[in-house]
Amino acid sequence: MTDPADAGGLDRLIAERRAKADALRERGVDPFPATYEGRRDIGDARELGEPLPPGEGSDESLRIAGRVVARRGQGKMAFLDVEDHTGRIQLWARANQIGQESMAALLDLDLGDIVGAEGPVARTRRGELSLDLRGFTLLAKALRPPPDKHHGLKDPETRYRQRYLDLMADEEVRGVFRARAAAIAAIRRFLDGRGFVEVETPSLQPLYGGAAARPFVTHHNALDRDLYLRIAPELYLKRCVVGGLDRVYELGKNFRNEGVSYKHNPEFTSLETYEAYADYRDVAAMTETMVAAAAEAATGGTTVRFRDQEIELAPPWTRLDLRESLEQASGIDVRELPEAAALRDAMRAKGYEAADTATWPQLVDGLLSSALEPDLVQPTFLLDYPVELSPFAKRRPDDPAVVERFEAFAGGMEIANAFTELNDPDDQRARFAALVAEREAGDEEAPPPDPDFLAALEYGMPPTGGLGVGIDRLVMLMTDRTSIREVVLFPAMRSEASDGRDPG
RNA sequence: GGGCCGUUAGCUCAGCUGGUAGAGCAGGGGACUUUUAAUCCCAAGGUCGCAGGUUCGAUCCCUGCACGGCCCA
Repeated sequence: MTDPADAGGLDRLIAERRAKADALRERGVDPFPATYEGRRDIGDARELGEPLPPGEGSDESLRIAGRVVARRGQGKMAFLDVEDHTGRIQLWARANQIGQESMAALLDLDLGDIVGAEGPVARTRRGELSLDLRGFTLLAKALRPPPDKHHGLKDPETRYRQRYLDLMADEEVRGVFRARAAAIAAIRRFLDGRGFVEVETPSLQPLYGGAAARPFVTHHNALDRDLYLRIAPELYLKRCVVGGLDRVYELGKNFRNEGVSYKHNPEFTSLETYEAYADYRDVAAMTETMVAAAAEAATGGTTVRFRDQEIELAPPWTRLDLRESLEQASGIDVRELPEAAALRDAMRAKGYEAADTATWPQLVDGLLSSALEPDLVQPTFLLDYPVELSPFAKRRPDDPAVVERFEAFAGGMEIANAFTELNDPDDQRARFAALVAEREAGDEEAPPPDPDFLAALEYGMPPTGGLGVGIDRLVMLMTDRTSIREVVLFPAMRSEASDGRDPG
């Protein structure tokens, strides 16, 4: 009973694999050797063998390495499929070519093992491009079995908790994260090409701000002070502009202590850019061009399929006035109802949810989310927001109740937020005061005032256009994933159920 | 937060409104020198998410809990 080899299930499978590793060690073979010299990509081997006709092989040997993902045949001949990041190739092994002992060792390999293999590239009589195996080396023994070779890994919980298995089992999933990297790289190229400087500002902040959200709080022992994980880098990036870094951007994680949903993860990736002497209309033009470039890099084109709809990301995007669009969609002119109570009644009369405790800005935001956002499938800029919703945006010169701000939507999601930045320190101080009042009225998401940020503005910040982009949502759009968990490698999960099952 | 659904072998899934569970793949033994989800033979593998309840008897019915998915807020 104590010998796991007598047990069933996973323990037995692990024991069998361990026994093979131990047997190798006894023969003086390290099942986890450090190097494999002279390895080429499988893609290179395939390219080399491409011209070969069936039944012929190349003259020279080469070495490849990868994971054993399939196996066919036994006895005196065997075929093993090996996969690396450039592709898959069949190993064609014959006892009379590699010897009895080597053949026995080859048949001891398990699915999931990492091997190095050497031989000429050859095409079998059936036409399959292969490595005509002359020698191989176990490079890493897999002590646990991989997911099912045909059905892959379906259980969403396991896919997220053990993403390495999901990646291992599903090339398409690997493709999502390659597309993500390509989009981000394209954004960097785009901004670098326009003279933006990439900067890194604090993730651990003494004061948080730049967005409406509850923060994570942590403690620095040596400094003996509480610090907040940033909810946005905005106020630091504007300090950079004050200092003369006229075009800056930061790509990185923000942290918001709120619930998870198909479009919310507590840590998420954002891009923020600030450009001196630009306004929000310049920023809109840059945004549509940049997103199209990212889509091109990630997908090869600017038209993407998302939730069975075609979305054209190439410029120009539709530009709509927020107030007019809201009125058209909901029949409510929020500007005519400047009191929370009146707006709440109007919303309820039209069948929209409106919480008793919601402030006026929260109600407008809620109306936007339910009446307008879901229908904004093609990329759309909503322009000119009420000042109450936008504590860091500059008022329109012709209408001080409205700020120069847009949010960009696509696929029914908000993907970007931008404004002409408020650079009048006195107005900014008044906006902070309004936030304090909102906080006292019960809005826990209203951020606190930041005196040093006000001081920075008092030194003079040029007129500036700023932008924030939700990178995860952008990637969702470009890869047709309907949940943020599909585009974040290791999404936030609850603690696992403690029922004694082995998580790995 | 609410509603619906799910949790059975390492993986993918069956399991007939109650009688102590099956398949394919993977793994083990055997056969096989051109396979492509190789094929054939043999044997093995289970705390049916967890805890209660009802019942002579529960994977199945009921309650609670945990985790997850979808929808709504």
